[in-house]
Amino acid sequence: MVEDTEKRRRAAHLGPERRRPMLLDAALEVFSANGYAGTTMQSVADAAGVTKPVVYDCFANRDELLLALLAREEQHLVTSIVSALPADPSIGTPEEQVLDGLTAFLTTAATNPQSWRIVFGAQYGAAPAVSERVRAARAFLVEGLRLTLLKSLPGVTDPDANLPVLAELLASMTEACARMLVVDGTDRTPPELAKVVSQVVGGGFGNV
Amino acid sequence: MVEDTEKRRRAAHLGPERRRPMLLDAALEVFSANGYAGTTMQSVADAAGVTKPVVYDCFANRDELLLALLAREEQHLVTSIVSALPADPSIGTPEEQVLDGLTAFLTTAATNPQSWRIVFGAQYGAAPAVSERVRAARAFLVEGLRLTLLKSLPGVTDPDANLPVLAELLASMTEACARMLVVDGTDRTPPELAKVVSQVVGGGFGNV
DNA sequence: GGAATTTCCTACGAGCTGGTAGGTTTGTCA
DNA sequence: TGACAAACCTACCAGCTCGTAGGAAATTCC
Repeated sequence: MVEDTEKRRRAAHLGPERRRPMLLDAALEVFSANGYAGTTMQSVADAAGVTKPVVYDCFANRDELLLALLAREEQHLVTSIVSALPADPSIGTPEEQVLDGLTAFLTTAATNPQSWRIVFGAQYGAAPAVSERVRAARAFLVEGLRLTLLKSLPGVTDPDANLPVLAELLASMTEACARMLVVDGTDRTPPELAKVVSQVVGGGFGNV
Repeated sequence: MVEDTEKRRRAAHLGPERRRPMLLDAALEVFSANGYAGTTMQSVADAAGVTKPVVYDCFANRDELLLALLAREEQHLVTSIVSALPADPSIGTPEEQVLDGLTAFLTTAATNPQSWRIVFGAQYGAAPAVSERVRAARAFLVEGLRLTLLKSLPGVTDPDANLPVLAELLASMTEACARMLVVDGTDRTPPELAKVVSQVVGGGFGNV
């Protein structure tokens, strides 16, 4: 995509330290377009305007590149979610807190679609190490939701029994909304979707 | 896995017509163990105790093999779901009908984990044609759920606005339960999970 | 200005994949 | 029994991937 007829210019003399973030940017771009299987060292090098050995000077192998990318984007998402949350989390009813959390999460997903994709979009088709890391990131989120839910439903009759299932259902609904926003391109806004989910939770989870 | 020290015996003289289902069985096995990327023509041939050209005598190329497998397993799932549904679908309250549908779906998923995996477990990492086919199968299910929901909530205030979102949420919860059964290995039974989801739907979806 | 070092590039090897050509075995049918 | 066709196998090619060796350019430091 850079230049076809003429030979590409020699890349700037930056060194691994400054080159690494640029390679991660390129990898994110390639991944968004082609998924895990299509994210080869060659394609990342091309996207960064560099040759393959340069990539290997910055990352030992393909798995390390993908893990580094995953870690950076996961951190990016977490930071964004935290900064979108209200300053004082103890304000409001439990249901409002759930709404706040969902809104923060979905807003983050909608405004960082590429980061979202790599963490939630494609755990299959990756190497075992990467795939495991993705599962861990998702489990981290589900655990957070479980804790929120625990506060939101203090008087539930049989907490041990169904709470994990409910937390998983909430997580899956949240992911579904994020998918609508990022992949399918719905016309709803993140707060609208968050409201729908929180209403379902408020009305339905007490029933169980 | 067949024989390492001694040379494998020549395979039986069956011909493409009788060989095809055996190859699909082998492909399903390989896919369950290694996913789309790991389902190579060589590995399928090995699993079937046959050489690669035999596979190419039955399927023109890799995509056709995967599409044929997908079609067979999708049909398998549909047949199983239909046969698990009650004979007369007009009996019972709408909420009971939702419960029946969910139970049928989840029971099918739990008893046909390999078929479920290939249709719902890994749309990413596959060739575009295959990936598109998987999306179509899922859309087919979501549409069915949307119709069920439409009957179940006749007096909803603003049907056009939120019904697609609710249908998507229901589908994602159903998939989450199936994933718990097939992938994570929960101790809940399909009817138990179906009941939880139907209660959430009954209590929460009217709220929206 | 010139040497030393850092950084990048060209070129290559091993291994695996989809896919094919052509010979060999097995079964059929006269 | 013997010819013929159907089915299978060995051996191979092109292409792509990861990953590496060693040489050319840019920078730094004296």
